[in-house]
Amino acid sequence: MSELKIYNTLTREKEIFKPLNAPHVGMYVCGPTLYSHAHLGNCRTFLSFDIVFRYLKHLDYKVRYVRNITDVGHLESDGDEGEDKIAKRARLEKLEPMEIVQLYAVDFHKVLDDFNLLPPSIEPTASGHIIEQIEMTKKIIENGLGYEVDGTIWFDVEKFAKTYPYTELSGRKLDEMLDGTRENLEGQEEKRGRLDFALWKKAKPEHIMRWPSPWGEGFPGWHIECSAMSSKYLGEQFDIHGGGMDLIPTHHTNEVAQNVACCKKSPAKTWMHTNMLTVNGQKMSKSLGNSFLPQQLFTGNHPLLERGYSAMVVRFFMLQAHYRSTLDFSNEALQASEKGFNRLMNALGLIPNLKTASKSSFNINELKENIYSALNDDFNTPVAIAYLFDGVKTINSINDGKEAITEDDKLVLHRLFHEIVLDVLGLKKEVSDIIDSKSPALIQTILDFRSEVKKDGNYSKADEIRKKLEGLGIQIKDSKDGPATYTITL
RNA sequence: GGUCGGGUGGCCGAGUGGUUAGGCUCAGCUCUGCAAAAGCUGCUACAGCGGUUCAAAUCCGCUCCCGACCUCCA
Repeated sequence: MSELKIYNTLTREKEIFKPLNAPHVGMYVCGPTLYSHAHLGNCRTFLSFDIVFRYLKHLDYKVRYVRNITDVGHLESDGDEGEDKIAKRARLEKLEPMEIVQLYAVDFHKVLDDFNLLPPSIEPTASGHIIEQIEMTKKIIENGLGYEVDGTIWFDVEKFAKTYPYTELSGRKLDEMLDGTRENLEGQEEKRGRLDFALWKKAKPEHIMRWPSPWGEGFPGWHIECSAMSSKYLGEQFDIHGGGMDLIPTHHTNEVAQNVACCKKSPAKTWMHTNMLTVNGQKMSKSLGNSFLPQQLFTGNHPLLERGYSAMVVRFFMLQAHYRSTLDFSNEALQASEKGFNRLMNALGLIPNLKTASKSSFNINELKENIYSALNDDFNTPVAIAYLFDGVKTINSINDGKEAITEDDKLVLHRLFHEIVLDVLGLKKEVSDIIDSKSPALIQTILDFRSEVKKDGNYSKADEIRKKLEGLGIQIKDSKDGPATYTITL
């Protein structure tokens, strides 16, 4: 069996994964800022890390997965006039900031549950860790890398960069970054350096969310929360830190700087970054107006959608691309995924009823190794799925009597498919609302009636029944001699 | 403008030196009362130009096109 390799943004290489304290693994992922609904692009990132979480657990690691919720401190910009995103939303909607957060937190969890994401081990909030953030800010000041200007604490990037690598993650050159920001100086006179960012912001009189600090009343900056919470729950150094690629140059770069400035240690050994979901080749984002809310996708209520798609189809669709590649969103691609998903799940359902033989006509271990080597290769789900479809073909052929399988191999196959498809990929058979406890008997009654009709030679009536059931998501499969069977396609 | 990444068959999407990726679509066949499902067969692509090599989608150079980041963004 191959070893798990993970692409590390820090080194730009795939590295063999060796936990700092095996079998324990610490993983921190930057969660959402709850000032609006999470769109599909956001979901993709959390789905990618759900696969990481699930696969590491499958490999018997004891994973502590921390994903924060930003409920304060995420500014519109790092400039002096930056306003807290949630505070702004609260002001506009005339609500308490915590009402905004609660509204979108409930929605966020509902959506991730629809997509069958496992909840993280800990989901800490920024507002619940004000003390930790203040303590960290104090240490950074003590170490000479933070300074106060009128109740606001800034991080001195240029001073930090003299001793430590500031641009390690982004791969940028500091000089060029400084050049690039020489303009737009208005409103930032407080800062010493153009790249300096706020650790703590002084609260203006009208600001609702405020806490006392050694520097007066204020609220924390955006980046400090992740530094404070990751080190609190995972220690000063842990295994994996993740997030969307767009966080690399600013948020993650500053996060590393804070940890180093505070504790002299870079927080994470491995940095994982997910790529963007695109629509017609462009990044899905709220500002471009091309974002999809999960609800719109489920119902099909969106100008770019022809109809709705289920959460599992969308999950499968996303897993057919690698997490470090962009993925383009389209009706056609979703339809393709829907059919593929149904084919995979139908094959999964066929396994228990396969007839066994004294000899297998294929090599089950080869299939197993192919699947695991794909997942071990930086969580390459599209390749793993390709191999699963090899398995699907084999399962269907056995079912047709064209291939054979032994009892032992059947157990291996059953376990393999269940563990990979259900546990690791997190896919599940979706049962439509029409299926309740009595439905199977009802459907069977209809099938029996139809076979009577067929026996009488009334094929047009039989076809009519078949067509009506198909409209309800029940697909009939006639067989030559035996009884007809059905599958649920919705 | 700067930095980085990418351009793969009708669509989505793997793949970094030599072997069929895979899914969907399309056409034909088998099966079927007819379908559906399933199986089989076919359609076999790598932006362009040049170079390295026995061998390149894969390495190097140039050109064209697209995207991300540089302001908040998963």
